[in-house]
Amino acid sequence: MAETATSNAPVVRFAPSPTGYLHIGGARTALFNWLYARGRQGKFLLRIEDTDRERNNEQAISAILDGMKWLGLEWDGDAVSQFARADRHREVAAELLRRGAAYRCYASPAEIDAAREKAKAEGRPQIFLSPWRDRDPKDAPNDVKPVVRLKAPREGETVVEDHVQGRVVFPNKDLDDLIILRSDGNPTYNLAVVVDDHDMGITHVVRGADHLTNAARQTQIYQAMGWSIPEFAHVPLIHGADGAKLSKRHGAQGVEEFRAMGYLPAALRNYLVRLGWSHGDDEIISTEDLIRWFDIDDINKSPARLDFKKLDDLNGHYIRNTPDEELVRQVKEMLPHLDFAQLASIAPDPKAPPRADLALAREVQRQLPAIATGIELSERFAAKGWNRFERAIPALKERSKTLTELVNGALFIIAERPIAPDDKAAKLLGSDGRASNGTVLKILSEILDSDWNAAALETRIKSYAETHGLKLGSIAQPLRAALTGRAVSPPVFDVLEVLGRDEALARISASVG
RNA sequence: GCUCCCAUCGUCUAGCGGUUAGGACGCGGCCCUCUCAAGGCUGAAACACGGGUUCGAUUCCCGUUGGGAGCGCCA
Repeated sequence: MAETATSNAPVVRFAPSPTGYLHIGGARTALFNWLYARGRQGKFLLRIEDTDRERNNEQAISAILDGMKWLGLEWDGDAVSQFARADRHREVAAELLRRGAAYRCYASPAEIDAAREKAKAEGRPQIFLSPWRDRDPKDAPNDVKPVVRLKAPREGETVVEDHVQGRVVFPNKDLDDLIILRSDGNPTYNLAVVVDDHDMGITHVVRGADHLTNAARQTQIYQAMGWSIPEFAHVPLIHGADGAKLSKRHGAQGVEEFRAMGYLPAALRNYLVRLGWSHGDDEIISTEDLIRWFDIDDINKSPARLDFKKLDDLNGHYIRNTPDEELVRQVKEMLPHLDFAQLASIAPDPKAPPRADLALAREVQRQLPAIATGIELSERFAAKGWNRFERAIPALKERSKTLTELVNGALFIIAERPIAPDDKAAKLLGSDGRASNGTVLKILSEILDSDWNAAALETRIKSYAETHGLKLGSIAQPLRAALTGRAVSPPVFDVLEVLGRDEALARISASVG
């Protein structure tokens, strides 16, 4: 099954375990692999590390596959199941045994624990030196099923030459004889990884820095088998805003959540790749340039923190530069991933940056309490006609950092009469605004015969304001409040046009009467 | 505790012995303006500390401090 690697084109892989979602840190690792392969006519393979049957299931795997596809990281060939290759792993373990490079260890878990506790108490490294390494197997107890351990070198050192970390040296005395086969005969992770990487013809292993010590142990397996060792690149982990390892506490962890929050795949890729990698002062980089420029040798060694503000800014750039019809498509794709009822139940972390999806959920609940999901919201837009939504986009995309913000800003399209004004809009329409209200009303009768498009409406209203010595704001603000129920919206003239004459006039008279 | 890794504005980073230490996000101010944005201009903001090496250290070496990862018959 070795890939026929042409010349020296790299073969890389992304090897997630099926945890139920594609972790944002894993996504970056996958992205690095993908860029590296794509930039060098290499292959980007996908392997699911599903040897732990406990946490393995179909949904968990497809969640990862979906995340990869959404991010645009297409892999070559079929995803490989590590579990399905267990026989081959056992075969290699047997070969290691034959070569005398591995041995059966009959130490009980209790025995091992005790030794570790003792080592810890004495301040020694917590490694277990099995007595069975040198003992005669004939002394083995009959009632204990043995594990198979690698007979790792005790002297010297194991060196990992790493494209990111540099030359990392591990004294062999600190590395114990790792278990390669469990007492039930199943292979362990380190064995499986080495065998699979070797069989798949992997030339470059690019993965999280949490695997650095594994690289040393895996190196010992490669050496015991006489296999050539792949190039390594251990990329630093992504941390939360507070510098600690990214966890649930930090909010989003899975790319599915980033998707639901309204981030564009291209923007997320751009953001992720800049975490630990850069190309001069470049910030917004096309995928083509990323592929051209990316190199594992340029990855930084220090971990980076996730900064949603910067992601938002980048996403805003991408939204502004995405064609309107494409944004409509993206919104339609994104909406089914939103559950407003569920989002509204999330207690917002006061220290965390405001989340656009939570804001949207709150706004939907306020204005359209009957709507509980993104699917229902989507149906509401469809009823009004998506073309109306698309017409609002040029004005909306200028002021949206996420797709959820875009949708939030477009809510006025499907708002139901009478429009429920929020606090600020109510103020504009309240007693203070009564005079203005009258003004708005008067204007209406005069612009009824004007062409119903933004430019004509603007000219008409502006000239009216001028001839009556009124500030535009004194007209536009109450008008905005009447039309959208908010004090903030796209330019009122655009709102008027998108709404259409009948609906706009109906909303105005409803708010006056 | 042991092993390994890291350290430039609040954050992401450029720098690869001699720079007014650059850019981006965020933050402040001004301009634009019907609100909010976007855009333009502008301001504040960093080489963790201590020793070396060197004519000269942000840059090289050592230590301290502070972070992080790993130490499973998990992956």
